Amino acid sequence: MPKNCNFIEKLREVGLRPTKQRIKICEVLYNREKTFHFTINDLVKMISEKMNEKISLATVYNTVHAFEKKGYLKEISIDSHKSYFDTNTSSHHHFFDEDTHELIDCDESDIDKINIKKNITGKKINSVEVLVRVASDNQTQK
Amino acid sequence: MPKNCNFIEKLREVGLRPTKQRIKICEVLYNREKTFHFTINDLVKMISEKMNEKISLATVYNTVHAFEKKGYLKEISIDSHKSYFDTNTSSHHHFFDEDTHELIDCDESDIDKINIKKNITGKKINSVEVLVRVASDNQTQK
DNA sequence: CAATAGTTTAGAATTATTATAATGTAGATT
DNA sequence: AATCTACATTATAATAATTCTAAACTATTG
Repeated sequence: MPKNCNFIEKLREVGLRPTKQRIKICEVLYNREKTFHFTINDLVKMISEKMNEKISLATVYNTVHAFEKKGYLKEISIDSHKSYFDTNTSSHHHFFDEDTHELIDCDESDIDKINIKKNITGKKINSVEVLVRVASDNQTQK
Repeated sequence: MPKNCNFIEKLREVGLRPTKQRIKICEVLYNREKTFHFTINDLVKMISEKMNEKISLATVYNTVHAFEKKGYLKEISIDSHKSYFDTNTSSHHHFFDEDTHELIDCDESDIDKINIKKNITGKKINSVEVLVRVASDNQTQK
């Protein structure tokens, strides 16, 4: 049974045309046990290595952004130089390893619910996210 | 009394040569009541507009990064496209207005101390920061 | 005040991302 | 099933932010 059918369905549901490329990207991103983090660069590499397909860089950007807009992906800001994406779209916090530049999810139990006492008039809170930067214990970090 | 003397001292203290350009940038950044947030672009504009000086873009980058390394500035990651810096170098949280792209500091009292229950072996926590994204109440936000 | 080590500069190079415009294709319509 | 049309994909060009380079400059040390 082709797993792709799920993706075709899914894409249709949110109003994205199930094209060859989008399905291929879905496979790379979602045909796995755990959610994970990636950059566009990572994704391009995965596609060209794991699968024997070449998808134009522009399409990868378009598709990733389309997915993000529709809630299939979440963008994480850590580093001003790169965009990280997360296939775990639920609201959650992160550890960022400054040595390896690796992102690690926090479980809900890792950090208590955050209570924001201030509110900005006319504005609603879209998200509240914590970033915990960690680094090797025996290293001089900035 | 030339305020610059303070900056010359300060720069010397952390081992940065007090050059004309660094002092000028200090003036723009620290000769003010409140701390503030800026991008490199903002800073370049300020220098060329407010003061009548032209400092090479490369120097502005170098200087800002030198200041950051020495703890005169703090980098804030929000947006993957731009680097924001903060002259408030203490550990604190932020609101980010997604409409105006404006950063707003949180006071300590705005958010309770965050308790991290997880720890990653061999790694120490460098910082714990919260980003609260807000947007206009009556607007469709991504 | 000369030596030198660090700094500034303009411009080129690099990197990440977005725009463009021609070609291709999914899905509806016939 | 052929045709149509709107949306997608593609290669490439363009843009934006940042870093590199190598020559000229300057603050400190002796």
